[in-house]
Amino acid sequence: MRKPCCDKQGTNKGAWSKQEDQKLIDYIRTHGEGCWRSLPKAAGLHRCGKSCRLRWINYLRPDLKRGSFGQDEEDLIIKLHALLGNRWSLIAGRLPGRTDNEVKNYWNSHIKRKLIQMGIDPNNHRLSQNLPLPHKQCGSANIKSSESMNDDACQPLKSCGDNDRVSDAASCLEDETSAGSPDLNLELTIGAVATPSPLLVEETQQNSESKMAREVESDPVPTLLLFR
DNA sequence: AAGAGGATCAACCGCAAAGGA
DNA sequence: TTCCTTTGCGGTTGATCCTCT
Repeated sequence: MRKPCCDKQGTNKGAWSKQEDQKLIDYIRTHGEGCWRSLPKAAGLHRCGKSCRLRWINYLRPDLKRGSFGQDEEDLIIKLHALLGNRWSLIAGRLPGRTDNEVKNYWNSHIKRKLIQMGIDPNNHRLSQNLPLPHKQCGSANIKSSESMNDDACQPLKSCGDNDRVSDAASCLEDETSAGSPDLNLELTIGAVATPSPLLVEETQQNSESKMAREVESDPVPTLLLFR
């Protein structure tokens, strides 16, 4: 029953002008991030706080990398997506200078299509039955039925239960690998982590999610076997 | 050269979590 | 404990750009 935050009269929508960008940059440089609700008024912007936050995070932040994704970044996204599903903010958190929106767009426009062309279901990272198999080595066993291509199967490892919990997804992965159905070699083994990057130290929830993310990033070989 | 269709990306919307009163 | 406000996230949309015919 909550009102939309942006339904106020006189609130701008759509593309940002250079003046608006500059106002937002100037304000955040002076006052720092935070309190997005009151920021627009304080900065003299006719935008809702939500819009300001999004603009800053996705476009104006000085530490953004921008430009096209590298092969190592792409591989990392695929690995992390296999682990985390569509949790773009978590995935983006492992890619310095990248935003969740950027990662999400790149996944939907590039990686997804690439995987499909390779005969891999991008939703669950399994080989698709109704697509040509790219390599014999991948088609060993346990190709899911055509049901897996339904829209319902829109999360990785969904059949294992609550897909909104990373730990569950992780346990699913363990279950699957231990069950001996390595459709896709993601090199996601559970093992001792040598030296996790400071970047990866989560302030909260030291659960399997961050544990496995460290695993992924500490992987000395950035490329999936799949893409070798 | 121009139009159609596809691809890309910035931005919006709705929901849920987090945190404070 | 409950309610309310704020923030953050993921899905989706729409405008613009690009490529093909």
